[in-house]
Amino acid sequence: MSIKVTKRSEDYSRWYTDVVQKAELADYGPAKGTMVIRPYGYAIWENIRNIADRKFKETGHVNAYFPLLIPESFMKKEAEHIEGFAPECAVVTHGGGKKLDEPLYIRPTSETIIWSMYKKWINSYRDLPLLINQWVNVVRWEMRTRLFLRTTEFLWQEGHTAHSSYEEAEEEARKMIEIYRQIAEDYMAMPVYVGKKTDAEKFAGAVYTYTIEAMMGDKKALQSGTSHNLGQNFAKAFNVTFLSKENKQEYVYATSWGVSTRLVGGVIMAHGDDKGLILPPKIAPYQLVIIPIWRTAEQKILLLEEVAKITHQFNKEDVRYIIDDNEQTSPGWKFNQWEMKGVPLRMEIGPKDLRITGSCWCGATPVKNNLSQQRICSPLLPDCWKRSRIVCFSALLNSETGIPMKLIIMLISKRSSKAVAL
RNA sequence: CGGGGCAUAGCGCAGUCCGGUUAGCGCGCCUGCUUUGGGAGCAGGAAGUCGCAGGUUCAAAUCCUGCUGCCCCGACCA
Repeated sequence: MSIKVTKRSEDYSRWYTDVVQKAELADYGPAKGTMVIRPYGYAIWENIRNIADRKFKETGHVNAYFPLLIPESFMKKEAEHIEGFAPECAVVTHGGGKKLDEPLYIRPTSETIIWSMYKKWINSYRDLPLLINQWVNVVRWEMRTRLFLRTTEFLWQEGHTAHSSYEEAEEEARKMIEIYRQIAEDYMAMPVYVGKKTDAEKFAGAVYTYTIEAMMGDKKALQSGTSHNLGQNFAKAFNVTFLSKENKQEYVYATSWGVSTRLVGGVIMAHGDDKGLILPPKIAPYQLVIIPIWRTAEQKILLLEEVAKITHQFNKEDVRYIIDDNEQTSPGWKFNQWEMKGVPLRMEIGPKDLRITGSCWCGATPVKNNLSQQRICSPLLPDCWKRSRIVCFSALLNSETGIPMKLIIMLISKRSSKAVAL
């Protein structure tokens, strides 16, 4: 494997696939268009997922699971829906060695199977609203695939809600696109435009489709999350009605909304540079990499003792860190490797001094700078690592502001006016 | 589905035009010693159904036919 990635200015697409593979985020699966999400890439997805899941639950949603296989007749109940999805569906025709009486669709999305169940569960306005989400895989047979951005199978969440009025459904659809905006901007440092899709572009079966669109490094927009007001389309298709307070039968109003592993592709393109990934601290698998540098065995022991004192504090503060004390690779190799993987901050701790380097994040704006090396103190003197500084350091990594480095430099290295100006 | 490219060691490639020893090179991997603050050095070593199937030939990675897979660029999608 070559050491460097293709420069963005040379070939943006190749740069992207290089970074995905060399940062060990994902690899190609054996079947066409499939992707293996490797542990480092999956950790980013898990962080995004945990943030989203918490926000869904804070807004009253609950998780459930609906089946992967959907009878063909279900798919065909909503005319626009099947028209929109049929060409990109994978269909199971055989099972148990026999041809099936009715083909089973592998879910491209779950509106149909979920609404068939909602029909059983909704009888009166007292059953509403019904606010269910699921974290699952879906399959869409795409012509052209790219890791994370468009793969045959991908991971996502799909929320499916049922309401007693059009206004309430509309409010839900807008509420969820706002949550997606917050996840993109406040956690992934990825600015987005919130907008409504044209009739041609909207989801098949929706009344309105709202999306967040993120701007990538090649100046192309990436649709990064969608929220649909489905009106009564699926309720009518599956005959889901409820008895209102006024004792009248009415069709239920619905929404659905989702974000997928495409978000991981978005964050790569939004921030990465010619040295590899650059990850926002809030979703980075490791927010900090600690690289001890030693010459002798005694130095190594001493250094690791110091590192343990520091990490003891990080454990309390929930800082995600990794100590790279691998003896098989050189410090230089480690620097480049972790830069490829986009770890926000690096702490070099050696016989001479301790340095912190990394990227600067200013809120949702993806302003980033490789900071000049900041010397702090000599780590071989046990008292030099001021406890208060560690507290600041770890608290900043966890702050809601998303601007760890700026403040770290101000607090820790006051003499560097250039860094403060960042 | 159209256009282009590729398939040889784990990865990246050369060799193919013009058939001919034991199929090479770089990185990685294994062993040993020296190293370690920006991708370390030396020495030794392991590793290949040359994408698959036919054909031509004394002889095929190389020529012919068919097939398969993948990547990139376009139209569609989260």
